[in-house]
Amino acid sequence: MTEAPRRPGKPPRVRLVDVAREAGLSKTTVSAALNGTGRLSPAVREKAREAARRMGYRPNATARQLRAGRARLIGYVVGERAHAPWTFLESPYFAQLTGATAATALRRGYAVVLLPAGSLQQEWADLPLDAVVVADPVAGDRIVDDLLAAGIPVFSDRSVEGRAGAHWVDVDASAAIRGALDHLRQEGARRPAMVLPGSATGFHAGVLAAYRDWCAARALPERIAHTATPGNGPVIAAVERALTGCEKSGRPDALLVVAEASPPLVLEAARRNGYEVPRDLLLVCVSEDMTAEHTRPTTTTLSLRPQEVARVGTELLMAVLEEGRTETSGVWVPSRLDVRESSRRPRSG
Amino acid sequence: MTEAPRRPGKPPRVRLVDVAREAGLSKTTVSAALNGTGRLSPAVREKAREAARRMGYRPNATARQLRAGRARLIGYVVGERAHAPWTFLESPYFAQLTGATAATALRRGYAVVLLPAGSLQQEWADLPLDAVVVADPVAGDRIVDDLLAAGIPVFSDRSVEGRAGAHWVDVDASAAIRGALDHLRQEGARRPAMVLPGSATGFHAGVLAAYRDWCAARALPERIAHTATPGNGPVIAAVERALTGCEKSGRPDALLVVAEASPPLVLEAARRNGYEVPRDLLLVCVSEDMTAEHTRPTTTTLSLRPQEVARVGTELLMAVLEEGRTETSGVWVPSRLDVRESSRRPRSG
DNA sequence: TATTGATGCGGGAACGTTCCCGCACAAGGC
DNA sequence: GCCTTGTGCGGGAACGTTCCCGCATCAATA
Repeated sequence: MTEAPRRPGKPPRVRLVDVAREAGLSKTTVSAALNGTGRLSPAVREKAREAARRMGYRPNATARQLRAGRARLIGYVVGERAHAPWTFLESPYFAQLTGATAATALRRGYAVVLLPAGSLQQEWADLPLDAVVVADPVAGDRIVDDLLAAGIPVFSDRSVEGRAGAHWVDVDASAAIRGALDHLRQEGARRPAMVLPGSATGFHAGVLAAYRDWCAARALPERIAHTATPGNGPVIAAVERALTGCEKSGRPDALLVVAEASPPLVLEAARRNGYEVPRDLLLVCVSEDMTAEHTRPTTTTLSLRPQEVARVGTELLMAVLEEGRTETSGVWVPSRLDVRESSRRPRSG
Repeated sequence: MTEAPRRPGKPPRVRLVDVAREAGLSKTTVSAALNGTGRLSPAVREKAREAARRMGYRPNATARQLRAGRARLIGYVVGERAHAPWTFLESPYFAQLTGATAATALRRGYAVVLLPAGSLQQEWADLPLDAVVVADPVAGDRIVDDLLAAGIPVFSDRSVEGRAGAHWVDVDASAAIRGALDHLRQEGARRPAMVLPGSATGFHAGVLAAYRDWCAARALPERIAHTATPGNGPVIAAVERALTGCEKSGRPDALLVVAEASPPLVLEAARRNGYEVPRDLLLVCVSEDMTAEHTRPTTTTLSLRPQEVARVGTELLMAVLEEGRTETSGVWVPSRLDVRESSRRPRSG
């Protein structure tokens, strides 16, 4: 007689031994039968499978993980915007990065768990994480060091300074900006302005340096407007400052918006300030926002390739996990300029 | 002498017994010391903690889960758009729903794992899921039944027809639409048009019925444009159809866009077709898009409250999990109309 | 008929933790 | 000085798998 369950509402889950007893076999045999391993006669194998099917057996994932020594679970943290946690998904860049990371990992049998920005030990200590992806880590964030100290491999979409166990994928900020500026110049721009976040990430530092070098090499005036905080409001304000600021060096004839903003809002701001795009102003937005294809005129964007970054990065991470290597490694992913109407100077006056 | 590890690259993780041996105690005592349980002298407790700290001990989460009988892990699937998996995060509604779900769950000690739309058994079978949240399930999707058959509690942000083990939170579509239409009428609208997805979700069916009833009760003409697929392009096209279609019943003087689209693009489409908002057309968008606050004029939105839905729903789910009850339960969350300039008729001509 | 080898299946340890006990010892009551 | 009560700690089972073995059985060979 088996013991009757105390709580009628909780049917006790069927285990491997239950199936074994039902089929008149041992748990070893049933395990081998279900996993397709071991040396078993076809008849016994089928008998075990039949019993498992009939009883609705589902293996306990936790027990498997314990035996296997790993959980095939990857943490995912966004380092930026720690002051406003969980808003990152509303940015197209992070939305695509997150989705592509989860999709790629899952294809290789790993699941992705969402972790809050600036999370304490407490938050992930109880999770059996095989690795953690830190998206856009801010310089000097504790979490990267905490994770590495705990022996958990860290992976990032930004170049992480050579710490053992930290791997990364990144886009070449300098090359990307130079490409965009060259395109604008080729279309006739002589006074390209720029809108840039005030944050001190490595990426934005690279963008700033590339812009200055590019202007200096061509003896062109610099015009930079910084945004205090992320979000459409501050970025639009910075766009207006860039377009209407001091007139001494002449009005800008091109604008490169590196901060993430909605392309139609940027276009509207330009119009409001007396610019007709692309006649008076060539516009390029660093953005993954799909609305860029639907504005009038359509908006040229510089894509940082979040999906590609996530795909390449996750594959690299999987390789590191499977092979168990520990030395730091990194990969560069090229950015992509999608030229549309907003940055093409009309040929006829 | 302890065995030397074969692979020099893999330092074997320190276990509870290692700490116990080091401290000259038993694993039972160390476990109690670290967890703050049991009857221990302060001296022994501190000795165990010191040893654990010194050796960098971190408990094995998987072993704990096995002992505890649950993993504190919640799956998260988006049922809609199964044809284009992982794009859901780019929608502000789902981005906010996802973020708020993860944040609320984590506050209660549960982690959220991202699962693909239309996922097979294979994808989640190897995960020790305590429950699964299915966002916006399409009618007749296999996954809900599969999960329930596997004994995994299911939670949804849409009313799930009374299946045992399925819980839900939803917004009242009829009340929301009536509220928006009443507001438009109060501002002077007499011929409100509507843009609606062609999809057959329960929510959209409710919206359609509410609109027809409302128009019929006031003897006002109906004008509905359906969008074939989600995305800004099709929705904008539907907006143009709604505004320029057959002229027999007169041009619409108000527009309620229920399909998710970028508010600035909708405004631009209205302008392109000769409407000045709000003078010629009162506009309300069902949207969570933050850009609505930054358009000129600012855009009135009807919010479906994804963050509130996620918060209430996850709390409900936690309660169900902790108490172990199994009967279906549901909660309604009120929507919210954020009235801005686009739907306020200018007082003076 | 004995010896080998292959085949088919099961016993039991291990993964790392928590928790139910039981045992030793000290202190208190009569 | 004996029985009771309480305190402090440890032994060992259990959670549900997988996997390393070993033990039968049977065919093939010497």
